[in-house]
Amino acid sequence: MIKTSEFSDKGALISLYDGFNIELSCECGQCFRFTPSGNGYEGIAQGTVFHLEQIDSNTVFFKDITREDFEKTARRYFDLDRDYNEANEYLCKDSIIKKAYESAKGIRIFNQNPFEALISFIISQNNNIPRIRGIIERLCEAFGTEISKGKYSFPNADSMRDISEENLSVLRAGFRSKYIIDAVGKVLSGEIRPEMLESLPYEDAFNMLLKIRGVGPKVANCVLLFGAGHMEAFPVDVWIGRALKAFYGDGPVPDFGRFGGLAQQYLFVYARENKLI
DNA sequence: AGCCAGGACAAGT
DNA sequence: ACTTGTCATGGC
Repeated sequence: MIKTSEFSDKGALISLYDGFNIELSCECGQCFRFTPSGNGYEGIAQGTVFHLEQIDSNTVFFKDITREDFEKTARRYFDLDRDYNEANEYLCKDSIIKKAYESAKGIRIFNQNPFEALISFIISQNNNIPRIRGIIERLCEAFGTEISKGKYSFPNADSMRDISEENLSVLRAGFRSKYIIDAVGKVLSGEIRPEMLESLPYEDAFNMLLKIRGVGPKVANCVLLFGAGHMEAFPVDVWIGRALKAFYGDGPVPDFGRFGGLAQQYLFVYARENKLI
């Protein structure tokens, strides 16, 4: 949650009660379009270029942003109004999550565009993060709009209406191309409405996503967590699977309730950092 | 060089 | 209901 905010012609200086680690948040695999730049990170989201600089663990500078753009996009996108202190207090009752949290303190779950999250996490399956980033950048260059020199927005479904196996080959996305085509088709037909996922109950939104070819439980949960505000979603990938087995054995995994997605993110960072198993 | 990657699917037990 | 092979591509 925001404690203080100062706006000037240079940008917005935002101080929080509950921490924001830019590097962790941008590198933890929740989003794929933020990269190191200058003193901080730069990335494209919501059709906007953001520049973030870390001042201290609770303070971030949004370079060159206006008050209007901050209020309209950044506040929501970077999840600045959520009370992470409350979430962390709840989650750290579990001693294992508490240990993971020490490695992942300051992560905020970004609120990505649901269509972008859907396509991005379809691309993510059986893939590695550097290559996922590359495929997404090529997708944006091919079908997005140029918002400044060499910087492209993530395309919407309509601007992808003419995609085919042939013109997707520039992405080098492999077998995922046909999944992208199916997803875009279902969005364009109205069978899937990404913007509705947030207001739907978790189960309904989850089952709707599974109708897309190439979307299974893991991808669906990532879309719900990172693109539809469902923080109870708990995506289980290979890393989380290993972490759960290592930490909880064959015993029961605690129910992290409405903060499951945040707990998952802590475990993900912790497992990878320690090259677990 | 070879293993593996923020999986899903189909075919086989 | 569980296991297994397969799917492109390339990062490390």
